[in-house]
Amino acid sequence: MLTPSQRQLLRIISESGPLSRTEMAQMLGLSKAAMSGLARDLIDLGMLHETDTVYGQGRPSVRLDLYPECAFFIGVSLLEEPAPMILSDLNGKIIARGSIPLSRDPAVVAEAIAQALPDLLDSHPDAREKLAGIGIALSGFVDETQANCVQSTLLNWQDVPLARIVQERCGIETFIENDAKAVAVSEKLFGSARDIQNFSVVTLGDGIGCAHFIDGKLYRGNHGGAGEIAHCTIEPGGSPCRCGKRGCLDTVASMKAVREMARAEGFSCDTLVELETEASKGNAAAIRILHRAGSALGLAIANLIQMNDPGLILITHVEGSFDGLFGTVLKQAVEANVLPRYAGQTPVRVKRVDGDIWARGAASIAAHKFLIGPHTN
Amino acid sequence: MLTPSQRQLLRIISESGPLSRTEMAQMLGLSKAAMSGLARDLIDLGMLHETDTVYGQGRPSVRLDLYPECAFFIGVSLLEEPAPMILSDLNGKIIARGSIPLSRDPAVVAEAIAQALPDLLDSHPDAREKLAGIGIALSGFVDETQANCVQSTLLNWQDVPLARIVQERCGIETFIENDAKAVAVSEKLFGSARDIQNFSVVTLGDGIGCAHFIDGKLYRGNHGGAGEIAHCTIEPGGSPCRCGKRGCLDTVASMKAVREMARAEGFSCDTLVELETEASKGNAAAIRILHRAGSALGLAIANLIQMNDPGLILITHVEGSFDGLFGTVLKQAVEANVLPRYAGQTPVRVKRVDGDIWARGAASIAAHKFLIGPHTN
DNA sequence: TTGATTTGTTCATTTCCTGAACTTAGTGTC
DNA sequence: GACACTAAGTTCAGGAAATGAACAAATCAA
Repeated sequence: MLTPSQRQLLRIISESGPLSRTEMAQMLGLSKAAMSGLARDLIDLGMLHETDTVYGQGRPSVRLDLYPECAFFIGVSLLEEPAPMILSDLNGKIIARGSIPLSRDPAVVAEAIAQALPDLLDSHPDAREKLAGIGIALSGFVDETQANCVQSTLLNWQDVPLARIVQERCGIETFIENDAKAVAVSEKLFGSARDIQNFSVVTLGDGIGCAHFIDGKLYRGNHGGAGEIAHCTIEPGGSPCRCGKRGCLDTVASMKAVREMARAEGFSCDTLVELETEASKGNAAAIRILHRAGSALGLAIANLIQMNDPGLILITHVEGSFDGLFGTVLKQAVEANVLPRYAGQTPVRVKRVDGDIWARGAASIAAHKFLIGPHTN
Repeated sequence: MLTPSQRQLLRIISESGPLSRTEMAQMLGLSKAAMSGLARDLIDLGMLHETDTVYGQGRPSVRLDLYPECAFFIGVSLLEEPAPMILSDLNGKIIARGSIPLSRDPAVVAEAIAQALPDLLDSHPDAREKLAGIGIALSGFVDETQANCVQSTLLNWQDVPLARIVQERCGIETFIENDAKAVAVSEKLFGSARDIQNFSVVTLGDGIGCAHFIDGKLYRGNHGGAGEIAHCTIEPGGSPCRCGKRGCLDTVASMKAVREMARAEGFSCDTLVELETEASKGNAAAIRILHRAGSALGLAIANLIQMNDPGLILITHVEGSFDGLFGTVLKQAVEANVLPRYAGQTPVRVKRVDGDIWARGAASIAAHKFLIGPHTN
């Protein structure tokens, strides 16, 4: 078992990349003496290794990096059928892929994970021995212990202690998390927000998800509901939403909503790209739909910037490009609706992601727990 | 100087009220042995004292409470002319009041504070000896060290190192903070949000301020701008705001905006109460104004709930009552615009405050620093 | 009165970190 | 190339803050 200091050390390397002992000592507020011992222990444990040497004045410094294969994690995404299941290392590199049939019975899910586990673990000689945890991403609300699903419409769950069930079946420490929050953690650990303490992720797909990192920690909210941007009212008195109210961001800017609006206008297109093509040809209806969606999402993001002043907004999407009307309007709407003094101060980054995003996010939940230790969050 | 553990102990008592040593040991994750020593030291230092005895099975537990007069704090509000300046104890009780002339010259402010200091300190025999810090609240943006005012329109400041200037003149540790954030800290330390880890404060007055506590800590945002709810776009394409954009919450729901709208409609009334009276008589224009303001603020708060899922929204106001149309519409708008599943889950509390609010908030900044220690936030 | 129960203290021990001195491995200069 | 200079990293004695176990203290329950 690792000590808190050892975990801290692993975490800052994970955040900042290779560092010399002296740099780490300064960052953690420890003496060089303490760092010397910590580093030695972690090198002996096979978790750190010396990389390059940096020459300056005085004795050169030797930078230490994580040994990415010092721990392995399983990630399962319960968002699709079949449910993707991956094996990843501490860098978020996907070592192996698999899948399990989706089920609404938690025991069946646990059994399926247990069944699929050996195959995945066989793909790396150390994986079995160094498996450190299982993470599961799902659509819905998760409690603060990250063990129980409080509510999931998609899975029709209410207070399901999924983590415990899987853990008992597989014998591996297991945590669950909301889909968007898992993606945020994966961006913090593996992605482009590694060294950013305050940022928000917006996942744009059939639905719209959002999650916040605050002071370097995932902020889950008082009921685990932080980031439910999809049901912010963005068009007061607008179209009815499946949630029961009207004018939710979800009803205008989700890819599902865009598709439905497109169909209602007689388009047969299934993707954003097709609609963008129509818009670029000058089709007024296509332009209207994209404009409406882009400005709605832009306004929501601007409000998020005003309220939380994050250091980065990261929009992930699976659909085609963001170079068209939708992306342009979105960015314009963000700029137009933040305090002019702040306009352009908050980077809004768009990242195209592949189908692994949710499973990788799930694995990152386990990796995060590995780096920060138990009984923390 | 206090150790981190001692500060932690003071903080949990400040949050939860009197606690027994065993309870505190559990809350802090320490052994009874460690707690025994900590408590003894703090009692010897005159910061803690034993209060009542709680009888149950086994040996009764003796609860420990803060000795509120173990530390004193100065709070200055640079929001009014003259600027109120108070002396408070660790419970937020105001021991003495004074004021200084407001100036845009930081050196003049520092000099005025230094001049007014002796009089305030004379009002309590221990105050001089136990003065632990000066807090200053101002309208504007403050950097993360809480020493520099990055920008203040009201004071016409840009990058003014006010805390250092005052500290050098007075010889007392000094911190500055944005007005709404100071109020949030004061509600966390002294007020009704003591034991709540995640909450947001909305200060309703001539302007609208807002600040968030997240995971028991004030969240300042990446540029110190978290909580700038006043310039969320709430009426797209609405009235122009002095910030340069349109439809900001500030242009519809601030008391200043309400007054201006009332004047534009030919009302001569100066306060919310008068407009409420008109509305209760059935005056359509008054009703329209109040409805518009209440629903705008309600929508903004609902969006805040959706985005951050706080455990409490605390609205502070100086104006008359919230029982009229404005308050009713506000609460309805909140309920109508949060996810129906969550409606009513987030308590929205309204608190009438007096003119001491800003100065007390300022003092709480110093008290907060005292409780959490230097080089932390 | 006796036992059960829980609070709080004492003390030897452990853990983790620090400060100071030292070793190591380079650069820059004459 | 010898020399000082600089900075990284190690070693080691010592110290602060915690722990665990045993114990003392104060009450309730039978």
